Amino acid sequence: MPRPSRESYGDQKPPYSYISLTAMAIWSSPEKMLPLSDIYRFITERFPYYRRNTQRWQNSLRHNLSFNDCFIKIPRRPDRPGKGAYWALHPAALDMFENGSFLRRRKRFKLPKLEKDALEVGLASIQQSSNVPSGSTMLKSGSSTHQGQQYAGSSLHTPGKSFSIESIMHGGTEAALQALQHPVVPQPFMPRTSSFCPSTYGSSISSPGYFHHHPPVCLQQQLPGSCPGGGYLMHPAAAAIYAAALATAGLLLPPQALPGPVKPHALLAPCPQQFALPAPPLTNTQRVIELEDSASPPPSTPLLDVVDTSASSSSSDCLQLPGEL
DNA sequence: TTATGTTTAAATCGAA
DNA sequence: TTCGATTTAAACATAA
Repeated sequence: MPRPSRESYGDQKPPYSYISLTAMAIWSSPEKMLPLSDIYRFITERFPYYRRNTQRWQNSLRHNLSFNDCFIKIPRRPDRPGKGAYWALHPAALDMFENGSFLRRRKRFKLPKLEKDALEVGLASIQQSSNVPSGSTMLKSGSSTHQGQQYAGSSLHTPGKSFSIESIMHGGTEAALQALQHPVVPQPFMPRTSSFCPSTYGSSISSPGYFHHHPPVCLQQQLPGSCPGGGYLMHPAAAAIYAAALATAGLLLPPQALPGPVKPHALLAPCPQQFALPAPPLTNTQRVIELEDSASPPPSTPLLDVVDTSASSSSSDCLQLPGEL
């Protein structure tokens, strides 16, 4: 029996929790983050049930955003004014939906207090950097864009505060945070393995391969000049988490570990389980691309680059993770 | 003024 | 029956 599409719930209440609905909205957006008003819009456009009693469910939704650790508030960039912040999903929170289905939530996503506090520090450091007057930013002219989309968070590159590996290596937490005030992580620091500990993101974020398995949190971008070998433009949420990880655990991946896979840091606890990001369903075009690419070595390009965002914004099917419908 | 965000509390529901 | 997740309501603060 074919299950009804999302739109066909009509006036009936959809079987999704507010957390699921919000995650859906965020996940469907090209930038993987949305302001509150756009989350409202997403839900009301797709689910007629939520076109009434708006005050009630919107209050509940706001409660969920604040209450649940799986949602991260990303401060607006000065050149993108507006009311309220952007909301993103914690990368590790993708794991909370069983089989990638928004219908089933495996467990509540809760960060340990220490890591929650650290994340606040990370976000605060980003917010601090985004308060720099826009006239003094180097990336203002759009070099921090991806597919024409600019980040609301922290794509500022302040003159005089350019990234220095030395400052991270020798400057301690303070310098690490300072360095992370802009979200560009030099390639030598980009982790590369396939293991991930959901319970200890501070460690897992430093695991090699993390960003390959969490494509929405990292958008590839070659950097000119100051970062030899290029670097990655991180999603603001990822940047905050990265800063938090550095701040709490002091986990830094030494550049001399390159080339080749980065060795696990001595402080890393053994991963109790493997984590793999549920892959979104492919469009036909993407399947062709994947087939064509299968003969070549594994790409380092984040998955987001092949996500058909135009389709995801127009079709509810594209929001589904494997296992749904 | 209104939208947004935080927090607390209570009710409901389903799984263990 | 208990426990945890979710929903709902409400009060309050803050920012645009």
